[in-house]
Amino acid sequence: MPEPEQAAKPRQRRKEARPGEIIEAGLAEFGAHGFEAARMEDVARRAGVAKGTVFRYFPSKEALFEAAVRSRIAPVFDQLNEMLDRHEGPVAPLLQMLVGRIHARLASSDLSVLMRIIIAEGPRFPAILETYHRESITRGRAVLERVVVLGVARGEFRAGAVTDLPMVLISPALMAAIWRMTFGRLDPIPPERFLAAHLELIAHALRPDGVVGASANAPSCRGER
Amino acid sequence: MPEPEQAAKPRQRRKEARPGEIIEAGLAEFGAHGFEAARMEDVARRAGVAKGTVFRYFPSKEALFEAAVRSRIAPVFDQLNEMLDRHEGPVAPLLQMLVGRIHARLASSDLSVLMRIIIAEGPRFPAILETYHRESITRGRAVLERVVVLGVARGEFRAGAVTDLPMVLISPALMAAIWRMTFGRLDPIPPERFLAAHLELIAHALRPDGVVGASANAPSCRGER
DNA sequence: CCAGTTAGTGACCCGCGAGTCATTAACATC
DNA sequence: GATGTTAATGACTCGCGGGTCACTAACTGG
Repeated sequence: MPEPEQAAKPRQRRKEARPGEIIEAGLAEFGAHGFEAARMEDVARRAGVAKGTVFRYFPSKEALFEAAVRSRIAPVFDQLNEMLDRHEGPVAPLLQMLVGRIHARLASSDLSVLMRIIIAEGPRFPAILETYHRESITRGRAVLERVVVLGVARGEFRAGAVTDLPMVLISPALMAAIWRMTFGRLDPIPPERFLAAHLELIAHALRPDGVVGASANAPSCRGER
Repeated sequence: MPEPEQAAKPRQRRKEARPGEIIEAGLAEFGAHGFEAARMEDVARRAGVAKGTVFRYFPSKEALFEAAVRSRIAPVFDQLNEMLDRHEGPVAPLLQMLVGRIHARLASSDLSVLMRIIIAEGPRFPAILETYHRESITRGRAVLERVVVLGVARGEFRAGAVTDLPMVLISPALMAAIWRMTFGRLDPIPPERFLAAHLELIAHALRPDGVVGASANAPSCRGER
């Protein structure tokens, strides 16, 4: 009788499934230890494979990491852009929702993990850094830019230094993600309160200042939640 | 004839001066390579000393790093707190100045370097992480809190989700610092424009919304939190 | 059932760097 | 100048992990 557990017998040949499994294992190990400190041996074990097999599919640790980045980044931005295409009507709630999603994504998925690795070890691995910049940062900025330009055009957002450099608008979300990964255990911050503060911050910053007669938003009280 | 350069002859005994010199060297090497990747041999060479000597003064790499952190953090906060003690009059310009200083400090000194190392490698070196949290983060939040509370008390700042969690207010500065260290070479951001955006962001977010006549805070809007 | 192909294996190679320690020599004291 | 103390040295040890490659066995086609 073979093993009662589905413990796949060794030396199974599964050319198709391997790369994906190895990427998942890599993501887990990179997340737990960072790029440099993650051991390929552990990646292999986690993927249920021998060390040599990993190198059969990815020529180096760096290549594996790049594959992992690519596997996670693309879907996110495709989804966001699609949402923007679909949208019509007031922009402010769209921006709020966008920010909410970013918080949620950074809180749950491997995205923040990848981000930390880039921050941490990017400088020493220029190839990785460039890939990430091209595939993620640039696209992220474009999405934000799109929303802000739209809001300004519709007269919902006041044009100024902030709309000139929209990336300031998401900095709280990034800080929250970084905080969680570093001081999270030591000194957690309440996510919903942080999100509320973030939303309030950008709502007020973008609101046109002629509050009295300003048509659309916030005659008296709007910003919160 | 000995060296024409003042190349100090080897094996000089200078018990007093060594620790400081080694800390400086360590800071430089940590900054250039991160904690893990910095080599003690290089620290030694940079300090003009043999490897063994470094270990005579600091029992381990980790201990050297902690000493380096301590040497840089304390002066900063002492100076800030002193400034707050001295201050009277409107709070808004004080906050602006504070933010300006933070940007400047992060742009120039070793502070951002230390920050990156904490983000990058903190999780794997809990002792380091705790030191930094205690000596830096906690004190930083306290300063910010002080300013915000003062502003709210004077009716200059609208109390809300933002004043409830003042750390959102400096997130753009942190993001700028991180950005500079990672994508700085690849895709620089103009510092003055970023600072302007940051200042505008927090100015509008804190301004009481009864722009027309309201001097004290928000007679109409309170409900939030 | 028998080659031939190739996914999969893991013992091994090799460079690297933290930390050690026996030795050396700078300085103090008399 | 002799002697004791200890700062300073750097060759060495040792574990670690990325990457290799000769070998093994799972499939494939005839």
